[in-house]
Amino acid sequence: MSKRTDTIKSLFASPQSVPLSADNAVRGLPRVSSGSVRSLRDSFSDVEKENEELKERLAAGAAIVEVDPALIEPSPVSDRFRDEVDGSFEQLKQSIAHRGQEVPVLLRMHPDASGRYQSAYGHRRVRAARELGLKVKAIVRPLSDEELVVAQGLENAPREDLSFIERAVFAMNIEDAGHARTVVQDALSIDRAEASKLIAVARAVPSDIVGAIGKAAKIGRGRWQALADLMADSGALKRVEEAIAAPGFGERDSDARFLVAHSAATKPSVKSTSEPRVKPVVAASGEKIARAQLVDRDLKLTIDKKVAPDFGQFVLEKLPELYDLFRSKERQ
Amino acid sequence: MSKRTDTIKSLFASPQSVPLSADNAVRGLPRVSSGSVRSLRDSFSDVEKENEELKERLAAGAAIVEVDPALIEPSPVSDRFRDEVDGSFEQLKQSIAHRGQEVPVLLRMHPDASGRYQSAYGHRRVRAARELGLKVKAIVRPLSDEELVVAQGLENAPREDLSFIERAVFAMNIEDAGHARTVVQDALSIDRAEASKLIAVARAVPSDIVGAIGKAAKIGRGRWQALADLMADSGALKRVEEAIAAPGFGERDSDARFLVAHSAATKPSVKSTSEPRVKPVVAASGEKIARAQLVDRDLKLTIDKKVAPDFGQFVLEKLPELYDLFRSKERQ
DNA sequence: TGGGATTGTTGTCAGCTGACAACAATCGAA
DNA sequence: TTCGATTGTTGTCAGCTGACAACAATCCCA
Repeated sequence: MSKRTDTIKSLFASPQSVPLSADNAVRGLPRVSSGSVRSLRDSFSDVEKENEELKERLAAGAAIVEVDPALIEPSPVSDRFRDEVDGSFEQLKQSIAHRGQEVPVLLRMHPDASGRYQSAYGHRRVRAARELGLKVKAIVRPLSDEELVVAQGLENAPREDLSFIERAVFAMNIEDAGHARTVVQDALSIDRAEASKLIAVARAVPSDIVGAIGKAAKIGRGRWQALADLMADSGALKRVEEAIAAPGFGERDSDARFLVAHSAATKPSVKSTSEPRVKPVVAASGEKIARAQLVDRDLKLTIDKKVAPDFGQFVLEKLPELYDLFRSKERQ
Repeated sequence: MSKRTDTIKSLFASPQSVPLSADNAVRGLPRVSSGSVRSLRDSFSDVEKENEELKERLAAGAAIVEVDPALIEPSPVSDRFRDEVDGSFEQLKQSIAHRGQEVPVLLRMHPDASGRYQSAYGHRRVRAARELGLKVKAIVRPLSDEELVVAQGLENAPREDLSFIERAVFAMNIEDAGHARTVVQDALSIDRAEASKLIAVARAVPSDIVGAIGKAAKIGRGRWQALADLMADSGALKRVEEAIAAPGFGERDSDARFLVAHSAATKPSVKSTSEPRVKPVVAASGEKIARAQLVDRDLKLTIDKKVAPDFGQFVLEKLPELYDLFRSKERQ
């Protein structure tokens, strides 16, 4: 079970539930006290005892309420770049219009405005309901600022299949809202190394560039870090700003927009990428002995199956001599 | 937007919704006719027209019904190895007991048994509701056999975060239930190459071994294929059956159980794995020139930054001579 | 019967992310 | 002021899966 799944279950499980392992415990949320583990049998019989009384409560339908969407404000931490009215939002509205709202949203009472609510997650459904003139089905829970952000992250990140850059912006927004780095880690189910990398990218790439590129679902940490590093060069930054302002930029899909931006950021390279990446290595006799890839400083050899397997070891042992020969040729 | 997300939205959107691109269309499900695309404006105004009449229907709460769980049978295609009563199922029951059922299940009328239902997804919640003596909240849709299986796959695979082997068994079960290979592809949002690999593994590894190992969340295609290949050897198969029957096997976590099974399948290797994977390469002068990894037939060199970058090219060019030297030493 | 199209199988690779290690920076207590 | 603990940063790697190519097998039609 992944960390994310553990913490989602923990968030929704009652305090009497079987606790997760200690390193999965989510701080600040209702949970069994640290280190104390109740036996499965005990909690099972607890459940049996509570069943009868809860049946009546459920018969009263107490869990889900209907709320006027005009009373609901979004989470104080945004987890999308901007509110988009796009095809998927229109589809959501139509689905709700035809089928009703099948999944309730999570709300808390607004901390400052009496009689109003804030949403932890599901705010697109809130907006859709408001535009359709419908009440929204909601679960209302007492949540602290941290609990709200963690719930938002735990629910939205898997459901929305957030990309690297969306998670990065969300992480930065959580920190800019005043939360500790550990809240970022909990909300996104990540370790401190990954939190550091996400926030660094979000801070290094200007938000107008991020917004213009968009979700970029297939672009991961490495390539965003490369783009972020390039932002330190003012010439590169200028070229990217020009590229995103060019006509036609917005018409490409998001991954392609990233590639355009990245390409604009890098100076044209003399290196030919049409050169075959994997080349055969042939002996003087014409026998194929290996396949080789040479990229920057990395040389990778795959010795042919017909060749004695310790040829690789042999090459390895010969490297010092080869290096001396190489150096002597350099000196000539 | 991933294929999976597109097809989930398509499944739930009304036929009037904005259609997905043609290559995302899900066969056999309600959808806009092939190739005909309605303008966004047209469908938007259609929605406005329907809003008033739908408001009243929603006020009557028509979308979600409550059903006696005793009337509901599981999907004809199983997507879990076995019905497990484990900690997570107890947590689910407690969550429903305390909070109510927040996400409805999807049902169809049973094709053969009048007055009864089959579940496309959510059957764990059905079982939990039955054990708690509660009715279950459900959406009831007319679904063909294929539509049911596709809906089940599209909903359960992301929600349950199914591992490679769980997806493999589900794929095999779909095919064994008589469905075409393309239904497998649609249900799991995969291409025919991946479908072939999943089903091959599920057929090659005996189901008792798969069941004993379990979900194995971190074990992917490559390692399952390696284990599957080993199952052709009757000695290996026997050792694995012994390993899974041994005391203590069931107490490890699922990934560890896989490793034990895989280890039992392979003959003990003289190769030492404690040998450092990455070794420095040092010149006769003592200068560090590269880092090297030698695994089976693959040799990878990372030339040190202080060394002239074309040393890699130099080594590449010297390989034919090295091979001749190597062969001449073999002959002595 | 032959050939083209379709489907199934196998191999390979790129880029992804989880995970961890090592080092740097910061903080707080003694 | 120093030192240990904690937190942040950076690098690296293993194994994953999506994607595609190439070839094999099957099917169907002329």
